[in-house]
Amino acid sequence: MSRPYQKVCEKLRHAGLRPTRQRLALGKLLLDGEDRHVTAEQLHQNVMETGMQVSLATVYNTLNQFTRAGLLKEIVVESGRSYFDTNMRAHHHFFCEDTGRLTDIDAASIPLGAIPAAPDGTEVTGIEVIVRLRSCN
Amino acid sequence: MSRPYQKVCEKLRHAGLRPTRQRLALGKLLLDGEDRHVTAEQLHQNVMETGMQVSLATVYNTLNQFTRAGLLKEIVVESGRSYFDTNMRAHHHFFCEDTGRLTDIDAASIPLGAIPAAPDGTEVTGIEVIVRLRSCN
DNA sequence: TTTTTAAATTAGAATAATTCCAAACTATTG
DNA sequence: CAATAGTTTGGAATTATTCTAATTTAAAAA
Repeated sequence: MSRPYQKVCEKLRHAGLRPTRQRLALGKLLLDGEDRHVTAEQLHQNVMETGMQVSLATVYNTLNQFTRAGLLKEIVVESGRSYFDTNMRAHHHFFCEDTGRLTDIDAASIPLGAIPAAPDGTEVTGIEVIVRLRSCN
Repeated sequence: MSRPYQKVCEKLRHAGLRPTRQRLALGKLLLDGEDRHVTAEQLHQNVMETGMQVSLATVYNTLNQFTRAGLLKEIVVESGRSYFDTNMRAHHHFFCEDTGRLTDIDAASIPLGAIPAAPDGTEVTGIEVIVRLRSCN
């Protein structure tokens, strides 16, 4: 197994996912430390551009598995389309409605006071701030 | 025109929307001052229960028109489904992933510090905080 | 190694929310 | 009341995503 896949391979194993050809290819694109925001379509496009044939169904499967394994975060800002975020640090987002571009905002840059108590019978699993933008030219 | 529709009728006129039978019926459900969170399906269900026949297409059209007119807010918390919120005051949301229930949080209860500057060529159109919940029984 | 087996991939069908379309209807204007 | 411009509607179309059943492949066992 060639060197550049070593780390990805480890991460997959650690997540209990077999390091298959397609997961390695997708992992290489997603888990290399770069902060990226991709849709399933975009990622499918990207992986095909590397010359590897991976079905769209597998891209969806893999994105969902990676998310369940805590390797990705799913971001919902537009109805009918999911983005997946490779940045696992605590952070928030700018989202430009015109361009569809997501930009990270470090959690420390938006100090949140105490959040009101969660409704009875529920517990907080996450807090996200979305700053919506329009492009102004 | 019967009394209970007076106010709704005004709001529609003010928004440049003809007070049609179906818009009045939907407006009565949505614009009476109650804070509600509905999906198109739910609202369609609700209006049919009043005995009025309104097509699902019209429900969608109307929700979009009301939103454009500033009578409703669209809330996106789940991919593939839109909620519409009748509360037009500044506020945020609890969202329980298990039940799909949205709950309002007054804007004043979540003091936000200064938001980082918007990326070049963009301007902020809104800030939303979503506190995600899981039910714990 | 080979064989076995359980998991993963795939193409294409299926689903779900939403939008589009063109025809029929209705509120307003003149 | 007639003309017109805006609305409503059923059903088809679209889009993102999931499902299915058959095939392939990685890992474990022999």
